[in-house]
Amino acid sequence: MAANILLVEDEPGIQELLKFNLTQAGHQVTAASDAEHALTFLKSTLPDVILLDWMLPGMSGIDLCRRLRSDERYQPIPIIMLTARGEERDKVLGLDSGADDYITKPFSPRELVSRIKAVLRRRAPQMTDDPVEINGLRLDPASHRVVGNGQPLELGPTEFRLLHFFMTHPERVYSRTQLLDQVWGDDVFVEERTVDVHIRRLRLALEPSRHAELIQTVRGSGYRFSAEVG
Amino acid sequence: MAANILLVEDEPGIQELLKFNLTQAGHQVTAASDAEHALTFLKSTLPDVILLDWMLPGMSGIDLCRRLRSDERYQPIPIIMLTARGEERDKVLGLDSGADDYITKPFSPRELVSRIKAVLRRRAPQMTDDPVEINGLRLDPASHRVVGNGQPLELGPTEFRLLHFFMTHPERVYSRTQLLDQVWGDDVFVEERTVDVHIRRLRLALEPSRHAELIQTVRGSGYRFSAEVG
DNA sequence: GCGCCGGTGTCATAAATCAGTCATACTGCT
DNA sequence: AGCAGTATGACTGATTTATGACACCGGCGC
Repeated sequence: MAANILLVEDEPGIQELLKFNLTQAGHQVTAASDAEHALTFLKSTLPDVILLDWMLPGMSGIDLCRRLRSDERYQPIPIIMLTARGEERDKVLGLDSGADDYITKPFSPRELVSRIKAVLRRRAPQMTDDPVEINGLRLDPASHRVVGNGQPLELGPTEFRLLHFFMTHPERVYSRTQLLDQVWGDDVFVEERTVDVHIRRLRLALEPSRHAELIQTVRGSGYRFSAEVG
Repeated sequence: MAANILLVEDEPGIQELLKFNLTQAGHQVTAASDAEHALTFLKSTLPDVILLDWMLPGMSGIDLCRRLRSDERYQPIPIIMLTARGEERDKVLGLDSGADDYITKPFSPRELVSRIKAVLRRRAPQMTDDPVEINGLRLDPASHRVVGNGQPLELGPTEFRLLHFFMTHPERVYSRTQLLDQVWGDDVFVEERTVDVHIRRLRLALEPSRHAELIQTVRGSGYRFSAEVG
């Protein structure tokens, strides 16, 4: 699960407490005390989740949230808003800032951690280590194993990540560029055609259990992982 | 199992009783009558488990628990809260304060001992001295012996701990860093590649009984202990 | 004190595996 | 047929892991 989390919270005590709890839950936490620091940090690093306090000195959490949502680069990052009791939940929701979830103080660390997991599962399923199974093809991130109809399949690191991404995002076409971003990482500079090669390697690896056809070519668009025919 | 236990309990009678029972069960017990004494003790020694009475003079058990949880040094130590009957409502609070378990007075010594064992197992399964056996490979922490298909195997201290960790955490990949943290300890600064060497030594040690293949390399990720093929 | 010894960590090197690129063959579509 | 997009096989440098050797350390007996 181990996610990189940006925590934006001005109150030192709460900041420490949350940082501690999240670290204990296996996450990597960076804390910022206001919107400015948060933005500065975001220029250099993209976290997996952002925890945003509603009340912040200077630019409020809501404003920051809106601003992040309007920037394509930050758009895919899940945001969880931290709100204090008394700030009517409905009101907060009504202001719809584009956050993925809201959580009201006081909350238990346990709840926060599970909300983070939930949000990750929704936005970036390949980050969780839940096993995935489709059509008899099973991939388990924890043990780093792939099994097709009971038969163990061998695949290299990149093919493993590629398959994991596909299995957590089935029935949808991804362009080569999107796959490079998602599976290789945004910062990598690689030929688009390289994707073809790894798709081929993945198909070869899945062939022994007849699962190669789950990887489908969509001419002119990219590739798709699908249990459907065609 | 022999764990070092810090018991924080203000009532002398109960303190004595618990101390006696736990000592009887083979544990090393240190008693503190309040949070201050507990903290003083903790500055010099880190126990394996902390038993914390909910009601304490001065700083309450819950506060102490929170405080301990906010200190990185004490973070990994399991805490069991002792609560009186009728404080049921506070049970949730106790858990949210970061305690690992709670137990309601009055309780039997037997129950307490088994909860301690359970908590240790959860936090650090390799700390208990229950024998582990997988695929004819048997490791007994109590006697510090490893036997493969009836044949005694010789392994050094580090290899023993490594194998113990693996056998208590099978079917899961661990990175070199994780293994260093878990088997060597967080405070050790050792080259990551050192893990490779010990993996090799462990494999050599397991070879005589053909158990070397239980230690599997997952390229790009780390190592895995598994009874499965591949 | 001295040398032996098992245990550890580090390194250099070999071996294994992988990633990315390219040239070329193939495919479907107009 | 011609074109654009894809598949495939081969190649090479790079990365990752395995292995053997070695130096260091603390304990121990002499």
